[in-house]
Amino acid sequence: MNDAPETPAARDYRGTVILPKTDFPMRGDLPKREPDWLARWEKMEIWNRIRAASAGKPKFVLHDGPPYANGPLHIGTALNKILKDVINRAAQMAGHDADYVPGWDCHGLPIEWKVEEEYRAKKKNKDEVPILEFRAECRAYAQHWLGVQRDEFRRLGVAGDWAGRYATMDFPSEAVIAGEIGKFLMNGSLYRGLRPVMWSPVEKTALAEAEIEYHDHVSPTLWARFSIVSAGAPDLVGASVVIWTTTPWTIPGNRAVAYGEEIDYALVHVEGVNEGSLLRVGEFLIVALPLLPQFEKDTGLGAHSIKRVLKGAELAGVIAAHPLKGMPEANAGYSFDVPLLPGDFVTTEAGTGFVHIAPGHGEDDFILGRAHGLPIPETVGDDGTYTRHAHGFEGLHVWKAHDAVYAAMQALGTLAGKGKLTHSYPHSWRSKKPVIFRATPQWFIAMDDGNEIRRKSLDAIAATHFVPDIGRNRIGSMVQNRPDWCISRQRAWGVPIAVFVDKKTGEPLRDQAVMDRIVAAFTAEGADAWYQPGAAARFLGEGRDPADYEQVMDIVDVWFESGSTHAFVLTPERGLPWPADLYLEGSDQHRGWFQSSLLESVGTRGVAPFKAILTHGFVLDEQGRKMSKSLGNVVAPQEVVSKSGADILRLWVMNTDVTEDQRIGKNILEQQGELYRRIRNTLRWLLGNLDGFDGSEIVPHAELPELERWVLHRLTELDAKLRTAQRNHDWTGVFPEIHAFCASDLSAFYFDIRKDSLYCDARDSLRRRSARTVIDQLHRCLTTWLAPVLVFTAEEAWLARFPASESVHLQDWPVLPEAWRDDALAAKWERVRKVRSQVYPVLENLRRTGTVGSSLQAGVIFGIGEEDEELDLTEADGELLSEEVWAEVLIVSNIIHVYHKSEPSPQDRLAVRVEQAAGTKCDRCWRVLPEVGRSAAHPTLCRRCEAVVEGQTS
RNA sequence: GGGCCAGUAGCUCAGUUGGUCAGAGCACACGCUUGAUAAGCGUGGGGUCGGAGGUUCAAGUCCUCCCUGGCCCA
Repeated sequence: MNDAPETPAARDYRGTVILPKTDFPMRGDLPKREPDWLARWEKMEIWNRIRAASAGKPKFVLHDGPPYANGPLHIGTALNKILKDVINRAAQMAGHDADYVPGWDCHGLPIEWKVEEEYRAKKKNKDEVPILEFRAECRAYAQHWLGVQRDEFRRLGVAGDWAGRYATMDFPSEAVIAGEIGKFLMNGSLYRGLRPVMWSPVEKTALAEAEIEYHDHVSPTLWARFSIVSAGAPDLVGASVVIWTTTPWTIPGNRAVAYGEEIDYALVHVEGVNEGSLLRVGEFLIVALPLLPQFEKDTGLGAHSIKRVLKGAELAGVIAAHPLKGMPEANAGYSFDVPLLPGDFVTTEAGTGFVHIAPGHGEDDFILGRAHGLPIPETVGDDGTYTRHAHGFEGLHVWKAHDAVYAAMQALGTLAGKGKLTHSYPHSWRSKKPVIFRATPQWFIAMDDGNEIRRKSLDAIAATHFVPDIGRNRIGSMVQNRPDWCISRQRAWGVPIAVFVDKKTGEPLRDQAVMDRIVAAFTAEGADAWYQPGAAARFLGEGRDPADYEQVMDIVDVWFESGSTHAFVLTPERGLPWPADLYLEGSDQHRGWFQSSLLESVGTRGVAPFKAILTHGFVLDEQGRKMSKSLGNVVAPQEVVSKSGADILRLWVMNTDVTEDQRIGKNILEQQGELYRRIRNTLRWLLGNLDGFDGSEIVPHAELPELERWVLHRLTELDAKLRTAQRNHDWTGVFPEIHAFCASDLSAFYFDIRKDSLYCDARDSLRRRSARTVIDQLHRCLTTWLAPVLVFTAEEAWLARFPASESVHLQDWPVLPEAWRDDALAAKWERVRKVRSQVYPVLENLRRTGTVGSSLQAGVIFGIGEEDEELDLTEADGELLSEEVWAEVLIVSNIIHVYHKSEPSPQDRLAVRVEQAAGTKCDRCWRVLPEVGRSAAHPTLCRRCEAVVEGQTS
């Protein structure tokens, strides 16, 4: 059978094909290899190198908002820091000197609380521990977590001056914070006042609004009669105004009842009551007319008649009796008059249309009481128990008081009803226990005194650049409406409000020399100096008797501390300019750090400490729900880093719209992994095809084929997007676009087309050199563009090419030649790609029949439209390229223009036919050509390959 | 309960001032390739653009209400 032994064995040309060659691995193996890069950067002191190399460049300073040094990093904190890092690195590579000093917030209740918990576990009582010892333990606790978080941030690839990091508990920081308080003391905005604040009886401290969270809470409710003792209208005397409250424990603190002047009230005669009702037949009650139906249900009011309806205004001057008047245990403690007063906060939404006023236990109550000269009794102590001013209830805890109040009032006949209500109620964010409103002496910073902090702050907001712009409204409306800033806390771990108060006058001592001594001492010894024996004498100085002064032992609100970070970080000593170019935090910080920084800076310097504010949203789970331990949907950054790598997490940040809330979870991270692999393989292919490349083969731009010039044009488009994003700090969509460029423009189009040339053309052919010229630029652009985000992968891809270079992070983004931009060419090639996208379905049809497999087995015939071969294209589209270039672009073995009309017009519809290519498959380049077989020397090669092979061997 | 923001294919996102805007990538299915191969290429199926009304010749794109989620506040 085998009678053709003369046929020479088919030669294997595989070795003559120039295949990609690189050591850059296909898989990143990031969790394992990222730490090696970190070690390398640390060893070469890359941060200092970058700083030195950037000397003299324009500064860019993103001032770090300090995370709280308590516990491991959350995904939200990771997002925030990664975003900051990308923005810093991008500014750096765009030509700035982007110095960055990370910092930590170290003082405050949560840490104190943790240390106290440790005490409780050991059955120790915190109050018996000397304060300096306690503060030292808090400091050690914060120091520990600062170290943990610093390591976690660094593992994420975040670059910064870690050695020079700031902390609010550093001695110089504590000194500056005390000094900033001193500025408010000296300029008069700091004052002490008695007013109701959110108070946690558990932690025994006032709480800031940011330390409050709302949860459902079951409150006992109470309806109380306030019997009218004097009124203008005789029919009101003896009738009872009825109030409703969800805080029965505030009844001992009651000093008035508020009504709405425009509300219609009904004078009701009770003629029947339901079983169990505390109402009495025959009595007269006054309640708001619109609320009467609800009142009937709530209190069991039966038959009744409305004697008359009166406007609230008629109640002016009416005097009622306190519902506890006559309580035997109270020793006539409630025998004072209770006036009825108009209040514009009274509504008919719920209750009875009357609001009982306890000036020490509510904001409205306090303001109304102050306006009418009511006393502010301190009926509740630090621990939530009644003081002796709550006559008859002393020692009872307010959360257990309602039964006693019910009982006392029932005995006196003033209890009109009781019940329970589940409603949203403020709780402490630490203990999760409900808080109370309680009047205590506190230190405040005035918003509207001569210093005009509110007005100046609103001016500063108007002058600030917000990304997104809606942030301006958010912080603006908050500053517009906020009350004076309560900065005192009755705790131990923090910077003391280092102020003395003259016992005779009650005025704070305003003496700059005293302040200077305090700041100097804090700088050297830390704020502990305030707590040392003899501190008062030391700071008051000669000529003052410490016995004449009260040394304030409150500490300052931590928001004031973090609001002061600009004062001790953006300093000439650190070489950082003031104000900062950018503050960047989650959108919740409109209420927090952005605002405290603004108020602090405006109060001491008159202007904002930032030029721009960028906010990001919150991280949610894949269903868009908040992460919580109970839902089990928490994604830990540490886990992502150890399983997927920091570059994956960083890519996730850049592939989402950070101005909105963003989602993360298993599926989303897997998707990021896929996107990463595509980018990585793009880099790998570039590197593989640059093997042995040196500058000598570069082809001048004007001599490049159109396809190459089109790629360079695309680079200019991406470059413009990147630089716009850098300038505006808005990266939304940029990375999806870079990915799409790698996937669609490069991998599926340019690479696929140029593989034939790169693998099979002669090494020195113009076409191949042109492709390598462009691939060189692609590598330089992509690695440097990716560097701020994929900090590890970009370094790997850069050094794989330039092993003698030190780091991609020492590079700037390349400045691309203007000549690369060619909009006309781009428009033409957009048409080319449209043709390609319409030809391929036709080719796919042929493939489905099994006639062809590889597209190189096919030939394409362009003609004038006929029936079902018509495409949404014109004959002019078919003429965009030569037949030869069309074959390259479509990756088929040949293309022929065949015209069915003798005089085709460019407007004619283009038709396409795909057929099996005629000829034989070239053994080297796999194209199917008629010429294959005609060479005696290389019967299995096409002419191009024959020439290449001959050229190689000679 | 109030204010603000968001809701486009399973996922991440594009969709200027209302008029081929119903798209891209990923995922999925099928096929090709086996010279980027734990890769690469192609084709395809998926969305009543959160829901309901309204304005308009024409609405993801404007208005109203509602639902869901988030942030801030009470």
